[in-house]
Amino acid sequence: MHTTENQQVLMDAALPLLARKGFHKTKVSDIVKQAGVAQGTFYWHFKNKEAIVLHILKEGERYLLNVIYSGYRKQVGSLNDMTTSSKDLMQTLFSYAESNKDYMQLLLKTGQDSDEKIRSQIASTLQAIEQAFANNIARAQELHMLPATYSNHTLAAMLASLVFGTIDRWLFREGDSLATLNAEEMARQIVSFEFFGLRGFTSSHS
Amino acid sequence: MHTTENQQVLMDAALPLLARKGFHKTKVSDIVKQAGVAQGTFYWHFKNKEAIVLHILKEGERYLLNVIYSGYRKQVGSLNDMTTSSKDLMQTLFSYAESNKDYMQLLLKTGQDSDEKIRSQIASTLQAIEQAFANNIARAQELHMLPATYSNHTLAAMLASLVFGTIDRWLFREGDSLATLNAEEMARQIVSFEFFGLRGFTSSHS
Amino acid sequence: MHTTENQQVLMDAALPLLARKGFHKTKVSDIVKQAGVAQGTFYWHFKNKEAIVLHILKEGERYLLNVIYSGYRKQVGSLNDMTTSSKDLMQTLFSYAESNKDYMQLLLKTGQDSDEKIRSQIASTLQAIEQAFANNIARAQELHMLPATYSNHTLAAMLASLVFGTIDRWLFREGDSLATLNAEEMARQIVSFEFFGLRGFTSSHS
Amino acid sequence: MHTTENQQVLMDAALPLLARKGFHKTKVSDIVKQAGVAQGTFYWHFKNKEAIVLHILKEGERYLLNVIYSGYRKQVGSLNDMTTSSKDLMQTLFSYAESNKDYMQLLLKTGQDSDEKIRSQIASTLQAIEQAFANNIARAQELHMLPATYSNHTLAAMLASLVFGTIDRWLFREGDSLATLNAEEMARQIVSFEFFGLRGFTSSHS
DNA sequence: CATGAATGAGCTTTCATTCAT
DNA sequence: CATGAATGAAAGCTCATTCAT
Repeated sequence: MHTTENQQVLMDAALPLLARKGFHKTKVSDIVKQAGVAQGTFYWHFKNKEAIVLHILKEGERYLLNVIYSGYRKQVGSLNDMTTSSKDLMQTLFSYAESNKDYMQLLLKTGQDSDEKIRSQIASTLQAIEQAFANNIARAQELHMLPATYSNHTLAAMLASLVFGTIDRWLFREGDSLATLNAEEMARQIVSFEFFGLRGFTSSHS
Repeated sequence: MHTTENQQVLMDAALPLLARKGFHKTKVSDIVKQAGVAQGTFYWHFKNKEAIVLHILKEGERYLLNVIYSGYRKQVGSLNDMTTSSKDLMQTLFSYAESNKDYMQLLLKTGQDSDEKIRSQIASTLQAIEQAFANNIARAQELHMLPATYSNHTLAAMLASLVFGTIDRWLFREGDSLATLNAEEMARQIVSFEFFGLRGFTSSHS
Repeated sequence: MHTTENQQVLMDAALPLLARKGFHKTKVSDIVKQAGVAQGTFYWHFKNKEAIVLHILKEGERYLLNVIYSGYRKQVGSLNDMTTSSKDLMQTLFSYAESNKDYMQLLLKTGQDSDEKIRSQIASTLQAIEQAFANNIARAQELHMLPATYSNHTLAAMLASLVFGTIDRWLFREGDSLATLNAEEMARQIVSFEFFGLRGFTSSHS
Repeated sequence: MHTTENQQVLMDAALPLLARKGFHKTKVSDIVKQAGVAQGTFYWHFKNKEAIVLHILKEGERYLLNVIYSGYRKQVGSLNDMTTSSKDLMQTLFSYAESNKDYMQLLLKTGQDSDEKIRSQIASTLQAIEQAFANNIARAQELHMLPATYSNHTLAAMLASLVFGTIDRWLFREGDSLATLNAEEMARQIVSFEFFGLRGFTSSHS
């Protein structure tokens, strides 16, 4: 009991609770009970409740960005159709979301209630993902595959809205029509919508 | 002694607080202080803190759906281009959102933390809006203006993701590139994306 | 139970506890138990534990200074020997101390441990008493009954040391040789020492 | 690994903290941080927090009494004026206080809050000093230089009050009129007050 | 002797809710 | 309907002390 790394044990215990119940309804006593350590142990490893959430979020961001950008860089220099490139990015993201549901839930469903620091850490993670979209769009614009009427940032904002909202429905809305699809299908649909809008959902694209 | 209806006074006081601080961080004592009534008065009008939020949300839903469907029904039977019909719906929605920011914030940014009943009321409001999208899409499919590869509900889900996320960025993200646009421009952009995707953002559409 | 003024009830309960156990060892739970009210009631009337102590100290200062200065003013304009005037002041002070032992204990035996605000409130009360001494000495100096070699403030500081330390021994040191004297005798001794030092303790003065 | 004796290191670290913050506000973690050792090391050298304070107080008492009585004994059998003898004792005491401010602060400003054992150790140290005063007074009474109306203990009690209160003002009250004097001047003033009271502060004595 | 993570009892404080007036 | 003092369960957090290494 003394040999395990309790800091990690606590984070592992906290994430599912935070994802399901949110910040306020997750009590420190819940976390330590789940982790099997004493209440004081929590405060040895983390300054306060806010701290463990920030720690989890930062660690999660590191992993997520690593996944996104390592997948992404492989495509650099490729001459493939942009849809392929974008689909790879989306599929990476959807796969990551699927296998890290709790983290994703924390990211997408933490509301106004939690502390400013937490909200701002979440915002910065989402912003980083949006930046990956913006990068992709910028390259497509350079290659004249997408019109440059609007800045890549504006387009990325709309794309991010679409993606995050769709992930939310896909993973967390019970009974949603998206729930039955797998990550690859989700990516394909998103990219179709991304490039062609609702009209793009023809049999030839789906 | 108060000629105004205190129930309404309390709701008017509560909405901005709830929107800004969220459910848990809005204390009943904050609400009554803002409303200028005593703590006990709150509990004469509302069973508990959850009740006032539900009341606000239900009242808000009534107004919102009324606005959406009265705007929408005017278009029923029209032979206009679907993009026009859809743009009217979007513009109605964006305008409503713009003049009801607090309610919109409550709707879009209430997270996992609040009570189940509240989350489910919010979900049902959002679902109702999504249904309006679905109706529009269904008519377009009937008129063969949109492919029927996917059900109107699936397409509406993606459209709703796009719309809600975009409203969020537009109204609540400081410094976002969307923040400078007005409701009409937002509607135009959304519809463009809706029907043509990123490729639709040509100068001829913007 | 609802009709009594609980703020006073709490203060009355707190003073003896604070006097006997000091700030940290007096728990809020002790106070409310003694007062017979719920824990929350304490925090309705006082912002925190520090606040009740400050309230008690300020109220005590008001009473004490009132007693001292109303006794003192009666002597204004008197041609009596300064020793008489001084003895009246001392006797007033010792009598007050005797009938307000708890308050006096709070004043004299609150140490370095308590909060800065409390220490500074205590210091200011003691300073106010010292000022009464300084006033008396100044008048004696004007009448050339006391040498003006040192400022009245310096002399008052020494006199205050003597008086506060003596009260402490008199009231709170078990087994101290002073414990058997009454307020009038204490005042006489102090004044004797004040004006004549140890050599003044001759049979003719005592 | 540490060549210095950690027990002493801990005591040296603890004294200033205890003097400044008092018993409760000085945390064991503060002490070990200041001392540069681990928390556990503290508990190898001292049974608990109370123990280190008692140890410091006892060691301090040993030094102090040694200083007082070695100075004092030199005067034994002297035929000098009692004021000289007393002044030597006072000067010894004030000098010691001046070069051991932290210890003195612990002695004079530890209030009701700390443990019974600590308070009683402090009381016994102060009592021991008072005994030195009593001895001096007794000899003066034997030589008929001071009246025997009151017991040497009663007179010593008042003298001790004067001395301890004056030291407190001299060393620890910011802005006090005594603060500018040095130990020798303090001793002279105290002895003047001791033997002649306020009237003794003539130019011939100052 | 030394370490530092672990412990848990106990503290202050918060706040939704109740209720006598 | 309105008041606002009273309630008390429950929360976050502290810190002296223990103990395996």
